[in-house]
Amino acid sequence: MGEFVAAQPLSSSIGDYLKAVWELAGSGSASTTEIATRLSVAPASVTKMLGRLQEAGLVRYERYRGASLTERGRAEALRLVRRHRLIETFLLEHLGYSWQDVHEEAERLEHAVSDNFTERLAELLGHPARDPHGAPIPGADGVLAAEDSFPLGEATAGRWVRVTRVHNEEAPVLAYLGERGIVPGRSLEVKEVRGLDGVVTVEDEEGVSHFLGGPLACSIFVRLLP
Amino acid sequence: MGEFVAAQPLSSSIGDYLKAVWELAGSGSASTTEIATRLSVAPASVTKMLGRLQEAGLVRYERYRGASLTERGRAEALRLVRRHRLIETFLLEHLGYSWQDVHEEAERLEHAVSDNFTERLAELLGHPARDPHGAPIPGADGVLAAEDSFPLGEATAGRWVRVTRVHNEEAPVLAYLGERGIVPGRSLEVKEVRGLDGVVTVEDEEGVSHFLGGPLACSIFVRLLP
DNA sequence: GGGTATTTTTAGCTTCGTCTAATAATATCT
DNA sequence: AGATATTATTAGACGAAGCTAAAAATACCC
Ligand SMILES: [Mn+2]
Ligand SMILES: [Mn+2]
Ligand SMILES: [Mn+2]
Ligand SMILES: [Mn+2]
Repeated sequence: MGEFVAAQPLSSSIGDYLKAVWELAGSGSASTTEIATRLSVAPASVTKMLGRLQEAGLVRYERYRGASLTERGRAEALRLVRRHRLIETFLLEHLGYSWQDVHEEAERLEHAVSDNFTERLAELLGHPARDPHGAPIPGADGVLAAEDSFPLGEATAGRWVRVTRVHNEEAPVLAYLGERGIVPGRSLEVKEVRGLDGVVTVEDEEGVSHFLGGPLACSIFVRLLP
Repeated sequence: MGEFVAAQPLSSSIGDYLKAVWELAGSGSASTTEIATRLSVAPASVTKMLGRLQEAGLVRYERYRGASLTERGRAEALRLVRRHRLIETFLLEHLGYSWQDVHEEAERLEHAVSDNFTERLAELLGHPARDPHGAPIPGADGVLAAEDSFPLGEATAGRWVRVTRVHNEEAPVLAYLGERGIVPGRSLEVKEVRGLDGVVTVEDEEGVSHFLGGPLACSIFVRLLP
């Protein structure tokens, strides 16, 4: 037992599907349309690809019932996520990219670099634990640090929090937050979390107020300060 | 006149064909089998692709007569060559790759990086004029410095020369030369250029002799020292 | 200049990843 | 529960890039 099949590298399409399932499914499963929307692809294309991924043992898939990653699929996805996040860090720190531009470039490069490249890059960067958006970088061994923060949208008024992560990859959103200094590491005082529409009001250390819509506030992860 | 077609990025296959024609054709033209051999692809595949490249205005191609690059094709090829050589330089100088390993990685990365990435990388590297093998790096404007050196196989015995370039991308060959210090920048004394088999004997600054077969000696480019 | 050898092209097939349109299954609502 | 709305799958097609085998063109040789 244990067939040794020549592990030819997976195509970049396959890689992006695996990442999509990983991001969307969490511990559950991802639906056809969710995946289709995420990848800007027709649902029919997703159905077909899930069949192939299942065949390749990367995904568990039951018709009409969504897909989840197998161990191999998860390992593959995390390898890509590691590459992606290390590359983003490199682009920002060494090539002077701005916060909102790193994602697009990393989305292509992640499929072209080798393991060798990835580990040498990690070395050059000093083995960072998080990428520029505060997302944890999986280890070369495939271990991903557990998230210990919570969405700003669920904070309680009156408390000081520190931003740990901005979970959003749309460039205009990142540009907006970046300009205002709402980035990982920043401390904020929660002034109000309005029940009826979820708008959150915060004040930064310079006393500047910011108003954040519900969904946006929920994509900003924070930790309580003492 | 001057149609403005949305310049969608060319596939990596197309890019490699253009580079192959550029390298093989020089100012003349490249034959189907030459290209096929270079790209490790069947001749039939080349014929088909040349048809498409011609259609796209990247290549001039006449059946049974070989192909040469159009201005657009040449510009595209040089853009890739620039990326390739800058990436090789980066891999060696910043990621600690060895001389013989940079080519393979660059061959993939060249298709994944953006112009933005390329120019920022050039900046980081200090706008180098040559890559680790001594090959000139085309400018962002597409200008390529003329080669002013000649093959060691054509040198005259008794002269001192400086290695400017090792025009070979096979890893074992590069490893061999690298170990012996026959790399760009090194000075050598030409001891003998044997007519009958082209073997060249040189001595380096430490007095160590090296014997180089004809083809190998012709892939080492040198300049005369005063 | 005719005959063989080599090179190149054509024809036809394959896989990957995508699409649209039609159909089927599941979910939702009254 | 039945009707309707939503979601997912199937069927069929397509372009890109590759392959093999057969046919055609060109090159070489005496
Ligand atoms: Mn990203
Ligand atoms: Mn990607
Ligand atoms: Mn190279
Ligand atoms: Mn390449």
